[in-house]
Amino acid sequence: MPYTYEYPRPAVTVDCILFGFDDGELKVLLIQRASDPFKGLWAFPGGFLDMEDPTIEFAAKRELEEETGLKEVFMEQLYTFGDVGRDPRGRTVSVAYYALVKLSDYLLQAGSDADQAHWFNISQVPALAFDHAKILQMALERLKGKVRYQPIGFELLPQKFTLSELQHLYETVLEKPLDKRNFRKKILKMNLLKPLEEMQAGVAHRAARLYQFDKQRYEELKSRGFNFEI
Amino acid sequence: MPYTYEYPRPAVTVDCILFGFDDGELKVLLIQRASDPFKGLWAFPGGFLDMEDPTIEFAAKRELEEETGLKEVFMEQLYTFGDVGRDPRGRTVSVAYYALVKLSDYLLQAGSDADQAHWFNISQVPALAFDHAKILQMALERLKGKVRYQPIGFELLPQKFTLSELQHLYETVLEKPLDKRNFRKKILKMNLLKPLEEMQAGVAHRAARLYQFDKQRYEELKSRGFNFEI
DNA sequence: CCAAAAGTGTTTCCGATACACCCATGA
DNA sequence: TCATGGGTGTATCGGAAACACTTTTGG
Repeated sequence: MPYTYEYPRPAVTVDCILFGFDDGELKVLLIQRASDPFKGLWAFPGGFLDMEDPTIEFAAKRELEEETGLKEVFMEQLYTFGDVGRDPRGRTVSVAYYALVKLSDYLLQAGSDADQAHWFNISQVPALAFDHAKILQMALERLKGKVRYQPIGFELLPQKFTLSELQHLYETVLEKPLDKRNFRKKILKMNLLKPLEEMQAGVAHRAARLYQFDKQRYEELKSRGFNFEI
Repeated sequence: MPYTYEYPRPAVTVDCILFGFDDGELKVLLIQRASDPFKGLWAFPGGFLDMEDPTIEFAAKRELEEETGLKEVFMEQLYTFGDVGRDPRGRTVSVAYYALVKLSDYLLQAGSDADQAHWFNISQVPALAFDHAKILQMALERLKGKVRYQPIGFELLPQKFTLSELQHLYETVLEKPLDKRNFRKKILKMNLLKPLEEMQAGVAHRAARLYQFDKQRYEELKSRGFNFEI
């Protein structure tokens, strides 16, 4: 069932740069390519935009779910790549999205068809297919820029987290150390974190208090002109 | 000469949101559609991505030149729009770019095939075709956000400009008044403006000093870790 | 001489930064 | 009892914001 057009058309694909955070490390999900081109190299989950996808973002989420089983992740459009030669099979325009997931959730997920999917520490990424190295670099820059002005860091942490975990996340993403007292002062003054009664468990030292990000309150404050900033 | 593919493909287009600044007003260039769909409504300059375009940005610049005669403008990718139904003729993915031009330069340009092109004050934009109203809104937000952290405002002014002109530009884009003394202090302390001997001419009051943006110096400072901020 | 915009400093305030010790817990 | 991270307050500094009058020029 071929499709015919008067003028040539590039293929349109989506790519998902999926970030996670665990063990004090920022991670990215990659899938090893089973076939040429770039067989054996690693690439982001992604695929073709289907005519049935109502939006491009829908396509990105669909692909992500197909390849990893993950649903309802934070996702934003990153950039669209379409240089000649980026795909040896033919002209391809790829709309890239980056997504943030709570790795704690992800570990509960199972049974996707992506047996070749692996999380890599951001500092230990293997050789990538296509122009994905460039895309990853751009995604990291975007994350670094965005995390300071929007409360998206919480998407990478479990529902309940300690202030130290939050601080380490910021230190990792921003690639610079932060002062503990100043960080706590600033983040708590925003009134966006609900302190819980519950304490951290299973650690060989004093247990830390757990907090929860209060999204509702954030929306409330934002509509009153509040600006998140770390 | 038809082109055939195994799976259906969306059309890929580019759109250019072209901003100018004159007479204390932010302006956008629109072209009146000569044919359906949306005949008579206004739209951004744009067109199809050609297989001969080495990059998508090249396509955007090519279209802009074809429709307005303008070359060598500041241009950045804005966002990619691809919702079903945004073009009644069929599934279309549009990569939108926004561009900034010195209107003083533009007035020197002539003889494009865009007799239907007009500059509209941003507060007096007519009904737009497709989803272009949404695109314009997004472009304005991006401009507003970007102008504070990157010295792109100068792209909208003539080579030589007064501090008042610069301030009015910022006030217009940011939609808020700025304090004259504080603004001058801040912008001059950056050492990015070369004061010229030349003074403003043809005004019925005290002539203001002209300045020039020192791009070379900006690159220099940026590489040393300097961050532009208004 | 008047209208219109150019040009110019100081004070106040608040948020950013720097900085070090005691506490609680499990091993 | 010790190793490990949790948790806390203050002083200083620098940039942001507020604020008004004199000067220059052409009409």
